[in-house]
Amino acid sequence: MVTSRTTTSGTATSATPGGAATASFEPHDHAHCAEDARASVEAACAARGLRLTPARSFVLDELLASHRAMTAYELLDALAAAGMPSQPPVVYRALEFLVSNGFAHRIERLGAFAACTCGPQASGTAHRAAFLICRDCRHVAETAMSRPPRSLAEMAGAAGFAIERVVIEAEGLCARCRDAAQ
Amino acid sequence: MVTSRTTTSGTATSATPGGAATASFEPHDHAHCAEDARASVEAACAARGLRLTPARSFVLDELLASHRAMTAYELLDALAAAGMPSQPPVVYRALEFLVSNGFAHRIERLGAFAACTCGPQASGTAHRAAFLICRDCRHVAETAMSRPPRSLAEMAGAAGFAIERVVIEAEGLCARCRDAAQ
DNA sequence: CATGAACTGTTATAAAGTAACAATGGTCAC
DNA sequence: GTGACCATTGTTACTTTATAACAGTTCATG
Ligand SMILES: [Zn+2]
Ligand SMILES: [Zn+2]
Ligand SMILES: [Zn+2]
Ligand SMILES: [Zn+2]
Repeated sequence: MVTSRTTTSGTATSATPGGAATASFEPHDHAHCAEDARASVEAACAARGLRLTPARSFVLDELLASHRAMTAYELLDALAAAGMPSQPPVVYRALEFLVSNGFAHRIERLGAFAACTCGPQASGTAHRAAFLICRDCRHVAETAMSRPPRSLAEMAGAAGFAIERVVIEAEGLCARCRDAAQ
Repeated sequence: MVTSRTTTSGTATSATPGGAATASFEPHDHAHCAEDARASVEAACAARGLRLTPARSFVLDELLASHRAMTAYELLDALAAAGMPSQPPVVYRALEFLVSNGFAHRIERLGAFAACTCGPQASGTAHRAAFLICRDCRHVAETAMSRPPRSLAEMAGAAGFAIERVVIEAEGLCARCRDAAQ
């Protein structure tokens, strides 16, 4: 679980355990953040009889190294650099494992992947989340989404449409990148 | 503008002009629906000095032929079948024109494109929308989204993140496809 | 007509994702 | 143990999606 340090300003949601509004864009002790996330994935795997094999473990660590969304081929390059097998299916299978078990998310807007920062309470099951995505540095922040926006739910109800998954991704510029652009 | 026929049941949003909750999944006079949409694009182009060139016009008609999201390469095949130039840039340029002017939308989840059904009030400018996407038949329904969901806006505010665009896409099964699957 | 801006035609290539199948390796019934 | 089974791996080949680059054309406007 990410150590969430809410700012003094603004209407930030509180860092209640379980609420999980983590602030990847704000300064934090990331080494600790990554260690905790890794530990919670290991715990979830142990609890559910999942195997965190070398390729899966490597891809997870690579994603946890920052809050930047990475493409499958960036991960593949990292695998190759580490001397591990690096054909596309290797990384897509690892990602399939991580995503389907809720340890990572696919960012549709980028065709890229980011480690989950929801913490242990959500680990082990694919869950709903919404994302803030910086179009410049590709860093990603995640927040839990309880249920589909009302207008969508209403439309679905009227049409007899069964919603199974909702993608919510906000693209923009993070504070750091905005400053860097003067 | 699409002739919106709200069902008698449910909590459907009303078909107020400007509200634009169109029901692509419900039976409607689609020939009329496509003609109207086409006319409103032509009007917007005339009003804003945009050129609806043959390739753009063809791609628009192809998208308007149904509410199914189409990939760039499906459109390319249609161009080829019509004896028009059919290299990838042809269709990507047409789509860039249609999307940036708000006449079509990219469905991120599918890497595909659908004509806009928001009607004339929104035509001519890229606008916010949320989508219902059938994972089976790929038909798409669009509804206007006023502003980002609150939890995202709060998170963005706390982090100093400037949201520029929000992707909201709900994937699931439409009524017809659910019935077809027994 | 000259000029520039927008658009077209074309070649080539990059980036993202999947199908298929033989081989390996744990786990469990017996 | 050992055979059967299932998940996982290694690998080849391929498909789908998207963009770079650049020469040529069209068209409104001065
Ligand atoms: Zn962190
Ligand atoms: Zn940034
Ligand atoms: Zn229609
Ligand atoms: Zn359907």
